[in-house]
Amino acid sequence: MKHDSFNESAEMYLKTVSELAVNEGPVPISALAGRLGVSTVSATEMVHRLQDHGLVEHQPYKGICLTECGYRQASEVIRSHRLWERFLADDLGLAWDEVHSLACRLEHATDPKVTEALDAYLGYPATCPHGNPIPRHHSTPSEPEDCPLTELRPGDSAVITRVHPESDELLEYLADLELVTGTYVSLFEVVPFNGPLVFKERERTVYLGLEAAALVFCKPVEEA
Amino acid sequence: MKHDSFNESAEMYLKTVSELAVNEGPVPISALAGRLGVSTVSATEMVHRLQDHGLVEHQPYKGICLTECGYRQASEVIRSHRLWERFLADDLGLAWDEVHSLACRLEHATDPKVTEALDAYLGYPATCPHGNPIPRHHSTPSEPEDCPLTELRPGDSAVITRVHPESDELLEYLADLELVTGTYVSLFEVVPFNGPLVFKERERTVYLGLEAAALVFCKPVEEA
DNA sequence: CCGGGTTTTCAGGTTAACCTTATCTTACAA
DNA sequence: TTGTAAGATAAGGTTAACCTGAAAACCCGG
Ligand SMILES: [Mn+2]
Ligand SMILES: [Mn+2]
Ligand SMILES: [Mn+2]
Ligand SMILES: [Mn+2]
Repeated sequence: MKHDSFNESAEMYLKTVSELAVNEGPVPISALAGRLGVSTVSATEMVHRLQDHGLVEHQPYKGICLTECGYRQASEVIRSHRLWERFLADDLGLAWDEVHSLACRLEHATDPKVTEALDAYLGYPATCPHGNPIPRHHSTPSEPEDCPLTELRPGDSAVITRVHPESDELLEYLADLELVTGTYVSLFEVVPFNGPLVFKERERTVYLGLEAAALVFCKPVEEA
Repeated sequence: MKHDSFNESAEMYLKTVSELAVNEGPVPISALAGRLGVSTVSATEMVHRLQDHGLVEHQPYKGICLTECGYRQASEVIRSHRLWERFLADDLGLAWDEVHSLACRLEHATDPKVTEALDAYLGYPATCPHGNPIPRHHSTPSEPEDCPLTELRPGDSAVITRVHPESDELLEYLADLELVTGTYVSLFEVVPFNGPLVFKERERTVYLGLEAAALVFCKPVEEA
């Protein structure tokens, strides 16, 4: 049973499966391939390799699930990723929408010893700068109680809590719109026929497409 | 002219050439291969690839030198390596003899932006925890004015300043003997026929083989 | 119950890094 | 000067990740 710390590629597959699996149920290989930017054939090959190593289970025409062991490895990578994001943003002062891709390289080069020490150094933060929880051993990952922006009704107000799943383009786009975690927004209207959500916020009007809004989570705020 | 930040393997070759080149003159491929733990044939292949990219120049039967461009890339990797070492040791509290190999993975996953920010965060330290200078743009790397332990004479006293080149086994060994940077030593005798150096230090007698001693540098201290 | 679209598999190909074994070349020391 | 060890090249092989193009298997809505 060699469970060697795996290489970058395999780690990205595991991490991605874990991220896509939050919407419950097995992840189709095509979704994996899409997110990783490889062909479905390549993804299939890799998934089979991972299956041979007991990290993943593939039910043809259904999708893939992480095994216990695969889940542990994915969590370790995600943990390291989010801790690095915190460090890069909070301590090194790098930009909110840059730290994701910077951490995505570091996460594969990080020994567990470093992860542990970093966690302590940062004071055991609860979330990454984009609001996603930092996995810890012994702690069951409690489901966050926020909802996507798309569930708001016109007139509702909310604070942005989380972006998931994270991607460079999305984070960059949100940063441009100044819709980062902690931002207070109130929904003005939803343009019909799958149009964007329109937010009004002190003098400012922001249009956010449905696709993006579905990935941004918030916690409603009582009206004053 | 694609000068893409290179992959781990190429970076290690460049870094190693740079390290072995301090003893002036072109580095034989066999030395490279030895340090990197690959066959000379593999090293030759890689050196040719690097030459095609204009990073290295190979004069058959003489050795290889870095080009201007190769030197710059090597320095960038070394810079990142030594800054990470400082962070891991000083801030995260990891052990003196562990940080080298931990940093050897991080160094290839570090964007220049991160390196710069890290340098500032650490307050622009001059050296890594093992005494080697941290390269900076604009600063010509001044030759350190220390000498190897092997140049001491019995009766001499000195402070350990530097270990070069660094390797896991050597650092671990030195840590065991408590011969780390900053340690005060005085040479008692040199055992003939290439025998070890014998140091006496408050109640403690330490034997250090010639091969190791040649890689440990010190600054002599005036006798009181 | 069947056909079209999704999903998977098959076949064949590429590239970077490695490897071994074997055959040159060259430098230099006796 | 010449023999030999060190260094370089040649030849052939492996593995992980990728790719394309095409065939086969499946699932589900009409
Ligand atoms: Mn990554
Ligand atoms: Mn994040
Ligand atoms: Mn390295
Ligand atoms: Mn060091």
